[in-house]
Amino acid sequence: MIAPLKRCNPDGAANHSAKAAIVARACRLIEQSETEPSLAKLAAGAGLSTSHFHRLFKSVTGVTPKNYACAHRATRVRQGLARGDSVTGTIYEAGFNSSGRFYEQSTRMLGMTPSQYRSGGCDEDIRFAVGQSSLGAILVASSRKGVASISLGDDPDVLVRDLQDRFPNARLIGADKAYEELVARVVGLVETPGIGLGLPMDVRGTAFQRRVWQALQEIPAGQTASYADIARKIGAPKAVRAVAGACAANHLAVAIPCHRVVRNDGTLSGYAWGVERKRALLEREAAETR
DNA sequence: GGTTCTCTGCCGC
DNA sequence: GCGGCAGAGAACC
Repeated sequence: MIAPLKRCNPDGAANHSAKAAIVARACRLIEQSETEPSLAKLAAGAGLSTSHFHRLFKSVTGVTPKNYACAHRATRVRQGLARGDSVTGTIYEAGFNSSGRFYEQSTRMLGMTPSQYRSGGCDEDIRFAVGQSSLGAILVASSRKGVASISLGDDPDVLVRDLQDRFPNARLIGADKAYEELVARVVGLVETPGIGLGLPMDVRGTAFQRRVWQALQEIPAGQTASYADIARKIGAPKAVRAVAGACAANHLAVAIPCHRVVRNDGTLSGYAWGVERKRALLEREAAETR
């Protein structure tokens, strides 16, 4: 079921931009502070109560102030490490007050240890293989933590090049017999999407992207949802564009079923691996569940 | 393990 | 639209 869109009136628009300005100010405050400002401090800066400010912030950005601050801190860590700064220096620069706390979170935040990240993931092994499915070439790649990438395309070489671009300094290990079996399993998922992957996944994204991807996995095969439906489901009804962005950032074709997200009017909208593949997957799922 | 903070739901103005 | 309170849970020390 799709709720009718609310019509904007000029007052509403002005009101909305005033809210956006308050939240934007709070975002700048978070970004410019040495240490993470408390919710009370942010609310006071906005001239609102903590509870109301919290709700307002989440309605505009789609994430809580705490989440926003965490994401910003993670960005600072990535930038620091990418510049080649020392791990310890970067930790304190980014506002972590103890290295223990940082290491506790770093693997989740970076997908690897800080020193591995600093060297461009060069200590990371990525196993991969290319197979053929009814939708064309399919590339599956895994880190030690699980399946990290599933992509579809016409040309296997292009898929491999894209993988290299995504993991520029990792060791890419191809053509391994045991791994081919895993690829066969993913091909099976493409042919019969309803069965589910049933394999550990190494999902790398921001907190917000993960929430969106989790919501996508909860759409049953044979059904579709709109971007607005997903935004509502994750508790951020206004973050429709951000949801679309998160869908586009998905690297796990079919396993994270972003193909089940369509426009409000039911038309298909875009698909990173080609709209025709999206159409084929949806038709397949509809037939499966009939 | 206790304390503080965040987050959400609910209610009243 | 907003404030405030309560309670659960996470984060911190």
